[in-house]
Amino acid sequence: MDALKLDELLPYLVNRLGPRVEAGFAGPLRANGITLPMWRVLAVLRVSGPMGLNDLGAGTSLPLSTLSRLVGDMVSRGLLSRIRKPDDARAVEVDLTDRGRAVANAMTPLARHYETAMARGFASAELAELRRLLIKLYANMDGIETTWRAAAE
Amino acid sequence: MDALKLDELLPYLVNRLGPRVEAGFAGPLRANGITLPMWRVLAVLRVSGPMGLNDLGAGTSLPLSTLSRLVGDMVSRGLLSRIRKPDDARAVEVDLTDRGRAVANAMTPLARHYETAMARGFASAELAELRRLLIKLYANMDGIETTWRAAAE
DNA sequence: ATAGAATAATTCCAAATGGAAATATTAATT
DNA sequence: AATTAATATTTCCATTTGGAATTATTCTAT
Repeated sequence: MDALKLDELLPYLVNRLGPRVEAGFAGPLRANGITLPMWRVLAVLRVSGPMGLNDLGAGTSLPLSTLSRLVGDMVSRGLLSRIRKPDDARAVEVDLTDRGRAVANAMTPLARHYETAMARGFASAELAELRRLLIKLYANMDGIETTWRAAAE
Repeated sequence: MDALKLDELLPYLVNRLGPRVEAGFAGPLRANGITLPMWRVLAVLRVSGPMGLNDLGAGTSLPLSTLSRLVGDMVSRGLLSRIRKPDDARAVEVDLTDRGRAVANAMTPLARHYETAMARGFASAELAELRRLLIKLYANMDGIETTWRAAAE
């Protein structure tokens, strides 16, 4: 029945960070012609290579309806290619074009800049630990039960 | 020029967590009649007491246009009160109603459930360290330079 | 072989979003 | 005491969003 201090709740601590990071990121990206979800797509593809929409959704944390639209958009901007898989006509393979790769590369210094700025004041051991814990936390959230109900009123 | 491994970038690690947490949270909240931004508002007000929109925006990481609308909505649902400050007619003071507090309280077990689920497999020292680092990281992002530009193409 | 289930992606559309302009009030400056 | 600047909130509106339905294809079981 006690007070549930907010700053101890992991969901709160995690969720308030996202918008703050995005707020800083979105402007510079837009000044360079892309949006934040586009950057996510570019970054994931550059690291992990070509993939279908499901994997891209997992990598970017974007829902499929949003992603399908976004990929179409990026294809028409010349950032991505999207081809039907020869062996499975349901699926597509999305990949960077040369131009997409060039844009992704051009954004790298920005990403590094943010990395550095965010990490300012962290000892390198702290930083390593933070990364490790964030990865573990993410993995940990795979099998969380989502059926729960309480009677308000 | 090197590859910029994604899983080492703090912004990536942080941003992918948000949607995953929200995906799990939104359903149960909706089943109980509120949305996730509403929950944020309720939670912040319960912990920190009545406040104006600016502070509420800082606490919830919601932009003011969204927040103003949302608060109006929640007032008409009977969850919040919103009164002009007597000493400053520009400002308002937003607070929980009894009903708002009751709903917030009813959600507490859900929040705890998530807290526990997310923390599964973490040693309690790890958990404390994670909280500390997340708080530090958040604070660290106050003065990040947002002017940056690169030439793509 | 065929019907039904499962998978991959897309499209639809009602709702949510947030930057920018507008409104209202208070504070600061000349 | 005006005039200008700053602050707090609200409203506007074009864009974005994502759940649900749809389409198309492949897999499974009879």
